[in-house]
Formats: sequence, C-alpha cells, structure tokens
Amino acid sequence: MTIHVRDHCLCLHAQRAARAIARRFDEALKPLDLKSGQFSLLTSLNRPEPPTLGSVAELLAMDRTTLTANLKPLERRGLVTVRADEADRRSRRLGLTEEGRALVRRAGPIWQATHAAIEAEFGGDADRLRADLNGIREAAANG
Amino acid sequence: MTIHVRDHCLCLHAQRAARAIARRFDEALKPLDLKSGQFSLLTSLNRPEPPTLGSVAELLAMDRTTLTANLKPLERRGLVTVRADEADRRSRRLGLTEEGRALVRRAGPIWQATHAAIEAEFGGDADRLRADLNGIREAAANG
DNA sequence: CTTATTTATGTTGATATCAACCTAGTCTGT
DNA sequence: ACAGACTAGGTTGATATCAACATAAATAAG
Repeated sequence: MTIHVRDHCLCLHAQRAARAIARRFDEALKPLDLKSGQFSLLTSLNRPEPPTLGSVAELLAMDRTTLTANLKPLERRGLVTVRADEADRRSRRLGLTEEGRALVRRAGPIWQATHAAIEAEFGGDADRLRADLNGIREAAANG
Repeated sequence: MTIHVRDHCLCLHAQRAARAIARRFDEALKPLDLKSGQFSLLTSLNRPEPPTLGSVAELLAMDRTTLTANLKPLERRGLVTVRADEADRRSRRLGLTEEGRALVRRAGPIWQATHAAIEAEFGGDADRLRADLNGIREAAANG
C-alpha cells in the first residue's frame, strides 16, 4: 500500500515537480532578488487595469490570505501598489509601480532562457503537460 | 510577453496544480489532523529500514532543512523517531512510531478515496501525467 | 429604510520552504 | 597518525501557505 501511494500519489508528484521547478527559477532570478512566486505574482499584475486581490488569488490558485502576505515584501520594495477600489470600498486593486514594471521587463529574458532550458531538458510535450496541469487543478478544485 | 508567461510558464502551472491538489488532500485528511505534506512524509518513512534524512529529502525533492523543520511537529506528536545512525554518527535515521504506523494505516482509505475522486474528475491519462511530472522534475533539477 | 445576508478582505497562529552559514563526523593522501 | 577535503545535518532569517476567526462594505428581504 505504502509503495503504491509513493509511486502513484499525484499530490506528491505535483509537489515534487513544483518544488524542483521553483528552485530552478529561484536560482535564475536571484540576480534580481526575486523568488519564482514573486515573479509570477508581479507578472500577473502587469496589465492595464489593476485587478482585485480576489481575482489574482483565483488566478494563482492561492488562498487570499496567502496573497495578502506575499504582497507585503513587494510593497515594502515599492514594486506593487494596493489601493481600495473607488466603486466598491471592500475591494483592493493591485497594480505595479514603474519600478515593478521595470523589474518585470528585466526578468523577461531570464524567464525565457530558464524556461527554454527546462523544456529542452524535459524533451516531452510541454503543451500537453500544461493542459494536464490545468485539468488536474480544476479536478482538485471541484471538491 | 506578460500574457505569454501567464499562459505558458510551467512554474506557475505546476505551483497552481500543486496548491489545488494539496488543499484538496488537506481537507480530506483533516479528521486525522494531518496535512497532505505530512501524509506524504509519514508514508515515505513507512518501511522496514529507517532511511536517512538526506535520502528522504531527496525522495521528496525537498531541501534537507525543510525536512528537518517538517519533522518537528510530527516528532512532538510522537509519530516519528529521529536517531543517529550507529555506523555513521553524522546521519539521522528516520522512523515511524507505532502511533505513526497506525495513523498511516488510518489515512490509507482516505487517500485512496480522495485520489480516486480527483483522477475520475480529471478524466485524462493519470499515468501519463505522473510520468510527465517526473520528467519535468528531473529536467528542472538538472540545472 | 432597516435587518439579514453575502462578499471582499484583514489578522493570527501554525506549518512549509529554502539559502546562507555553521558544526561535527568521515575519508583521503601522505 | 594527521591535515585537508568532503559529507550529513542543524540553525537562523525571510518568505510562503492556509484555516479559523473577525471586520467592513454592499446587497437583498421585509
């Protein structure tokens, strides 16, 4: 039974892959003093209209309170802005500062190179893997 | 560019899937007061010979220091044992107590049911996904 | 127009994650 | 033996993760 869990558990498999990939990007982004998760967050805020906190948490499949915590160090560094929505005072609109945008721009080539290296080393069908990851995420969420 | 990252980044896709799956198992295992990661760790210790800390960290694709930290609450609960190896005093051998083994046994059916539900909802080829996750993990590790 | 409910978020406490740095035990070449 | 290199872990500090609980604003029911 134990062996079966070890070899088949999608939770374990996903965690292991996520940890390994995150470490790889963490190291690549170290020159910018960014973690992989911070890069993902900044990237998801890089749009014309500042999205709400809740919508970003949903996009990242992350608890809202986790996102609140993750914003703190980025706010301290002056990379993101958090403002109450004008129309609905409950909502927070998340945006990038000019420095935030500049950092995302500088991270672009690093992401590109790192991602290409991993995909090449992977050798498999990355599009298929992406689709499967989306599928399993939705499957897990429908609980 | 930003949109391309958002839609293609395997780091983001893996993190999202990992988070969603972990939350699902966290909830299922709540009656046993276990998190998904704790279940994975206990399961990986459920073998005749107590493995070393380093080998378990490698198996879980997790930093050694993370594993050290994760053992703490399980030790406090009397589920795991940590002892120095007789032959090599640097190494730590990790084992399960009788309570630890009992808890793993009780968790088995919960894991089975939860995993089956997710796989069914997923609908895709779970074996293929597992293989791809192993592949991308190794690809990311070879940096 | 109130009151109840729903919605969006914050706070707290516990665990998880890793890099950087440190210590102690083991091994290797001489 | 012994000095130096190597290996296994631990400690610390920062960030990440989520559930449980709490607050405030918007909305619905009457």
